[in-house]
Amino acid sequence: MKNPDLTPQTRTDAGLAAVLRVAVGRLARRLRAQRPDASLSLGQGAVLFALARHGQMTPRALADHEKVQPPSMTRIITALEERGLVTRTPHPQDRRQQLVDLTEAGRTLVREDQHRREAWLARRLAELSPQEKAVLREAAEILDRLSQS
Amino acid sequence: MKNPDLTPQTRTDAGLAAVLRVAVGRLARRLRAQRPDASLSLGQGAVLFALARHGQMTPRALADHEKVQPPSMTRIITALEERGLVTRTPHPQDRRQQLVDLTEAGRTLVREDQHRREAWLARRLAELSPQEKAVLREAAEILDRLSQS
DNA sequence: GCCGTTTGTTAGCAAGGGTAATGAGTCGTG
DNA sequence: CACGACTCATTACCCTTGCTAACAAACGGC
Repeated sequence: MKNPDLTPQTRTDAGLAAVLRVAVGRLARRLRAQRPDASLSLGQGAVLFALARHGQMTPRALADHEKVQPPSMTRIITALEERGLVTRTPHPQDRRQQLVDLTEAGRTLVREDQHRREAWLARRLAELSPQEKAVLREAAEILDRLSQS
Repeated sequence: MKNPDLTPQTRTDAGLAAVLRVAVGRLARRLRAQRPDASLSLGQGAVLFALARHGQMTPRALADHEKVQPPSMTRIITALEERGLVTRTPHPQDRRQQLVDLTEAGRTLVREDQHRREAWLARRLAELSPQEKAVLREAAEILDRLSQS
């Protein structure tokens, strides 16, 4: 059934890279499609999540953190601000910069997300064995580091 | 430094889902940006990869496999055909269907990809320990299954 | 032979990313 | 102290890539 020439060589870095790329791409697509539309986009969710974790940040820092160009981050922040989930306040020292922070509503939404927004993925995760979940827990951390470097 | 309320609860399914979603989203973005532009889009690459693994497939099967709607797959296949990487041939039994298959050029490109297209990711992977790579290898398989279900 | 279903396509649309250009602010250096 | 270079955020514009809706062709049960 498999052509040995073309079988993914998951043993090599390149082969692992290929498999991983496909898997990540497919899951990202799937997650995007799963968005209940009443809720946030992937990028918006990630920003709220980052703010919840790290506290107030400048748009620049958020852009770097999310591996996105500044204009894209501007758009995300604008959308979040319009929905009353974050505020922009001027930076006390540097008037070029701004500080983005969660509003109470934003904070609440983040918490709700923990219970609702990841429902689809969480449902799938629930079907996994504890061992598999442990693998994913480790993998998430590694994948994050990969994106950073 | 951390507000306990907001600390990602990676121990719960929901928390893991949140972290995973962010990590996957970010890496997908990063991978997309890495595309040398002379090469394939993420979707195109995934299709070529699938064809290399499974042999000829119908557009429908490819769409299902990649978790994409049929029209999106049509566009991907059209693009690949225009570049001479795949052929469409009529299905011998069912004249509604077509069989998509790699051309020799496509096959070559897939192989090249193993050495070039994943270069960025492979470079990052090379910096990981064997244990970490083992985790990712397992994780890739699990993530794939998640997308399927 | 006909009607419902499936397959692939076309058309049109929206989300979300990117680059280029701009304006305001900061900071080092002459 | 003034000016030039750099940084931050934003605006304007474009392109990719996914989607849904609508459709024509072909299959298949009855």
